[in-house]
Amino acid sequence: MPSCWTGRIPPGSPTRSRATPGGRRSSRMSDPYDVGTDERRAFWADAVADEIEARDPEDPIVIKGGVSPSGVPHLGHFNEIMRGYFVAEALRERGHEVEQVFTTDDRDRLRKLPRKLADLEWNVVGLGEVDAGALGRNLGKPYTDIPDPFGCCDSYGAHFTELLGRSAAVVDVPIETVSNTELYESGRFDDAVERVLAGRETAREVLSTFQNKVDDGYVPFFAQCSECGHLTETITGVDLDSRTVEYVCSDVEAGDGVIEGCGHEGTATFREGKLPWRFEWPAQWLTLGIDFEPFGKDHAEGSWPSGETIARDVFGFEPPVPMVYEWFTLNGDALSSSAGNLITVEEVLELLEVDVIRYFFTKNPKKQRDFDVGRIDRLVDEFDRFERAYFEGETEGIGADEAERAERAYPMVVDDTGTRPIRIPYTFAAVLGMTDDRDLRIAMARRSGHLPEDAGEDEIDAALERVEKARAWAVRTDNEFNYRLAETLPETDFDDGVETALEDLAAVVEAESPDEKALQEKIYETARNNDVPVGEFFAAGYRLFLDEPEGPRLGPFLAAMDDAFVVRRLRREA
RNA sequence: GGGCCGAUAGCUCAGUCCGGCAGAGCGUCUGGCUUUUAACCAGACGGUCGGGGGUUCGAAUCCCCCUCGGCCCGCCA
Repeated sequence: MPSCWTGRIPPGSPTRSRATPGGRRSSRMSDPYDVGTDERRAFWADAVADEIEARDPEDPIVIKGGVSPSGVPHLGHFNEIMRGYFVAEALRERGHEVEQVFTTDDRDRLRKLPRKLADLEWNVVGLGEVDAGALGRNLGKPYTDIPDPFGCCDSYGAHFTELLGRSAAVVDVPIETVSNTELYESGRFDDAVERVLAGRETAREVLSTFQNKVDDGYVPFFAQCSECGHLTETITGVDLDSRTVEYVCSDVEAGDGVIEGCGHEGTATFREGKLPWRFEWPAQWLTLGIDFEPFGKDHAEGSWPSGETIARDVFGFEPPVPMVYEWFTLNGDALSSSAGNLITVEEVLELLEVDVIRYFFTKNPKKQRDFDVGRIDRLVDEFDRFERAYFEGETEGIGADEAERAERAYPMVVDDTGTRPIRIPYTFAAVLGMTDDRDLRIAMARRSGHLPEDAGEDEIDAALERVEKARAWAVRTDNEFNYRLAETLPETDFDDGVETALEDLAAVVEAESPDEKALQEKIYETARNNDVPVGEFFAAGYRLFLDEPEGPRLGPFLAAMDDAFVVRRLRREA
């Protein structure tokens, strides 16, 4: 006969206790914050790799991350990709074969409408710009059963999974994406589901020590209604032999509201539904053979302790090595898709080189950090120092620890450590962004000593890539580096003294073509000779060339430009 | 209310697991330079290591209490 469950707790089982995180923690339970701290390591990923190696896992070692494809992927999701990546690389360096997989939890149900969406070109749009009604009618269904609001992918889930995949691709991290829906539909999850349902009394008992509202009727499976497509929690029977469950499609509480069920009574296979998250997570570990998984601090106190226990006591396997990472903030506030405080990977890449983004995630995962767009220059400076620490080792201003960390982490950050790239300081690159003239940029960079005379064309191109980023940053934040060479003659209103001085200066440039230092001197000299206050004369120069009251050091700036143009502009001819 | 993580120079952060001189970069100030304005060089200034107590010859580091920020302890993921 079909296995029928009863709500009776077997004698001798632990009494149900209030679900406090620390309450059940026994010697078997691990502290995901405390991973990999047995030996001092300069780079955290090596400490984690030590712990994984200590388990003596079989190759390939499998590292997992995962996320629900519910909305616009943003920089925060990179933790899931990059933290695992550095551990993978540390293990590869030690000769292991490592696979990095990324589960997309696309069988989760859509519970509320996202406020923002993004098309495949990363254009972020509001809900009003798509067919919100169509989405609203699909609340309660798995993401993979909801049409793509942009009409370009197979489903809502597929759309945002595609964006996640593209995010990983742009930072050049090789990741295999695994669809949860696919795991169910293909039958790969069948055994895991069967183990949960066969041991559902144990499952219930274990879960109840972590969650309060697990009652005797609880069955750890959601069936998808064959009539309306919603996932329902009301399971009325389980048949292990035929691998099916009986269900009633009932109402589901979701956030503030209730998603109504259609009342249909039916039968679903193990492939037509899903496990609740607390069981699904360990099921993924088991099915995919996961050895290591980093996760956000939100999972540290709830999901992890239950997942770890469920792995051992329900499934009977040893859970992966865990690691908690702290969240970071964006411009001082929590990242939030719904509140609109987000920055997409695409946007970040307009401002930063890929290497710098990757570097950002080499920092200690246990510290909360702010990604401050206004101070990106500081992050890039830090990266340049990190690079210097790799190439120069322990040296003046760079300590042994810092050098060791760079020695380990830098090769995992960049493509190629063979040649040291030319790096123009970020704020100076922003200044170079004042002109689109490549030759002028090169001339200015050379004269400032940031571009060696013997640099090859490829090296120069690589170095100048930063100019576009820094320019975009200066424009986006409209900061003090947001200069722009005035293409046409600005409107001016100079007095006679200034006009005479400008003419004198034009004559000097025309006759002597002074270098930057000489020109700087000449500017002062010319102002003095004409009894023009120095500040006023500089202001005239900035007005003429930038149409701004202030600007960069004028001598080097003008010296770098074409003399004929400088003369014409000083004479206000063009 | 209970638990977990964090707090170190004005700013950004190393150092905390394993107790042993309080560190770096940036910023500021001074000079290099008859020179307001990117960069560069030299030097100086800068500290109640969030606060209090304890252990110790010795505490940023270990223990206890407290403050602040974040997270978890409903559902969901």
